[in-house]
Amino acid sequence: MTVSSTHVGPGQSPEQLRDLLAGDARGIAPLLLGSVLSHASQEGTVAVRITEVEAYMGPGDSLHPDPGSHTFRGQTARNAPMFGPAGHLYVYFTYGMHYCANIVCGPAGTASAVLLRAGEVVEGRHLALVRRPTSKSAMDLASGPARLATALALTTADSGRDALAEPFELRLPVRAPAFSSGPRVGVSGDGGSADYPWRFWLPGDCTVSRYKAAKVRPA
DNA sequence: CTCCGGATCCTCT
DNA sequence: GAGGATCCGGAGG
Repeated sequence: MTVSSTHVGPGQSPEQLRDLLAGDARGIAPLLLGSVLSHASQEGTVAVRITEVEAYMGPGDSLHPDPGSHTFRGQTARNAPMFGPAGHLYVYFTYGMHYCANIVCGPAGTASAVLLRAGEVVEGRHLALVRRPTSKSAMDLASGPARLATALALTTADSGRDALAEPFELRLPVRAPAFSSGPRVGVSGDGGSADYPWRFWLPGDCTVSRYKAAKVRPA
């Protein structure tokens, strides 16, 4: 299903942006599509235009419990940033080798976030390629959550840092683009079902990560 | 093209 | 002690 979102507006000050991000993560997630997250380091700057995201909700929402969320069973040392203010990063380590990055959403205490699943490197392509030497084309430099985190050099050391302040920058598009939505990827149990269509992407964008549809067994 | 397994270790039970 | 919000390369169609 393709939906046209409401106007986001160019309210680009960190305060305005943080207020916007303090809303419902399921509503914020599509608004982040087309936004640009940049990270300046000594190596240089890499900026990624976000093309695919997923919303993860906090505990305490009895109407929409989210068993797929890292905060489903409450606060831990790892997920603590998700309980903090909106606009900060939540970065976690998984599968023994990969990092994935989220933008914390919702008012402090609600522990929701938006996972950055894919994007297009729009600045610092050479540096991104140095960080991801196995990349075969400009399209797959950040076409996956772990790939995106690697291209931006985000690790758990960045978890809890403010994405709306140096050395990071987040810019929203002047006008929100149309988007599609569907079930989240890699989430087992109810959280991965069609009842949780909290994955959002820019339809037709070739940097969107390849979606492996559930294997259908013949009858 | 699709499918499948290995890598590799942090996190929470 | 089990499993994971993944990626990559190799085998086979």
